Amino acid sequence: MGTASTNSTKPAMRDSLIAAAFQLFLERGYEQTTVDDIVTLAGVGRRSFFRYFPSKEDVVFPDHEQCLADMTRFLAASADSDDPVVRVCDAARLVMRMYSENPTFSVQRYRLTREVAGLRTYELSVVWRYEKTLGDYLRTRWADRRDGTLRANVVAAAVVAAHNHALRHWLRSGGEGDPQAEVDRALEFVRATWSPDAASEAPAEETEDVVVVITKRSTPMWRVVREVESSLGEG
Amino acid sequence: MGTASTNSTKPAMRDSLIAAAFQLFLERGYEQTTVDDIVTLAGVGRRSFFRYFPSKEDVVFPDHEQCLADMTRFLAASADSDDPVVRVCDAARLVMRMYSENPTFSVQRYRLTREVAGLRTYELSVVWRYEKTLGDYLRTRWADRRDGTLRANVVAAAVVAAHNHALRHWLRSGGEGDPQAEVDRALEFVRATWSPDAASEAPAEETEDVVVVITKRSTPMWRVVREVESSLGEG
DNA sequence: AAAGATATGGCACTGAGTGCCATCAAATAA
DNA sequence: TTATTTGATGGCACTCAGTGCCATATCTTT
Repeated sequence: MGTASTNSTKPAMRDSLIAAAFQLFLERGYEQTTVDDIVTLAGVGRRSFFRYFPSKEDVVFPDHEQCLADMTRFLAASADSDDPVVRVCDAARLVMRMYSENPTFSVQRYRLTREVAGLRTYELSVVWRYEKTLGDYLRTRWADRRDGTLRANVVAAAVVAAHNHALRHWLRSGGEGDPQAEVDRALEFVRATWSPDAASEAPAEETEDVVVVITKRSTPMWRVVREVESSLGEG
Repeated sequence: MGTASTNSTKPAMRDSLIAAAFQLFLERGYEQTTVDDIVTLAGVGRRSFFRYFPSKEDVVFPDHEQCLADMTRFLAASADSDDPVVRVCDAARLVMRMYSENPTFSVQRYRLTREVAGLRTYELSVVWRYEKTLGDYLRTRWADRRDGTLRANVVAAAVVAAHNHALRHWLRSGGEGDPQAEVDRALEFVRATWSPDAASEAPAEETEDVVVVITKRSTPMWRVVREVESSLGEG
């Protein structure tokens, strides 16, 4: 039982590099810290740094590769009966969960990325990979649908935007409050826009009104929707 | 009349650097071309390159600064009576217009960015600035609205995603077809999702088929839309 | 023509990232 | 136990992007 069940025994050097890097980044700033400084503090060879991190920027985001893999697996494990929009919203929650597991670390990193342009750019590339993963999933789910790829791209972008809205708000607050609740609220906004329904709790078998719509065939669909919605009172 | 009315007499060196850079990028590839190669071909000093372009990547996107400034001005010139969503859609069209003004250049650049990871990342930072510009505008327009900033972020992301969907499709096709029409279609998808109305043009007085829909009041709107669309035959 | 402002070139320097090889440790074969 | 292989690490030299500094050229102003 000495060795952990997961393969978490390996990253001794990796962890010490991350620790040394963040200590220096917070002390003197990212750009004022060289890779040589990091490896000296960590007591390892310079060459080893680039074995564990392809670039200096990668050491700032050590957990995203894992999270991206988790998201990919999560989406691959979804059933056809799942609502695609709900599914990608849940996938986005994985990212928020990763951030909220280490609040202080996340907040420190957030401050770094706000100040350093290069890190902001790097973060964009990370976000882009999440968005692409969600978009790929939606594309396959909506392969038969008209404008499926357009819809997939737009919904993926919206989900990411909503998630980041909640995430950044939480990070700006210094890690106070309930990040899950915030992301739920933001994602619900997106889900309600595109997801069929999700019916919340089933209204059960009450007597229902019947709606009759009469329109010209050429009337654009959005107008029908709008009229019905407003006549029903924004339900 | 010798000097042009615009300040377009200056960029003699800038243009020659762009020309030399792209010639080499297309010949041997981006990463196989050093800045020294570029300045040698252009016949200028190495130091001058970095005066005109902060980094090697910037020479690949020489027109975005101008376009971003145009977009900012365009949004600043909007009236309170404008529909915010329509406005940001129109702003996005400025970007497509810039691309479509130099089809061959845009397509060549697109191929480069597909192959070189560093350029893809750089492009993300450019796209982010457009998205931020749109988001800032929407935020001020919706400052009083409930969840105004969330909505602003999501709509800005959706507009950018729809625009890029059309743009990339056009670029992948090698610059064939009508890029404006494609972006119109994609942006209309977004506008119809969020913008109140815009009323298009009045459908005029032809005889039209009439569609009758009968449904329960609780039936979700998406289901109505879906049924009607499919019954109308994907028109 | 003199003086100043601006654009350009040259040069040396820092620092990220890579390729190559030597070395060391642990696992494995004999 | 000893030899061998394998993988992880360190050291070194190299390329190249990007910067600071200064000299020089070109253009403008007076």
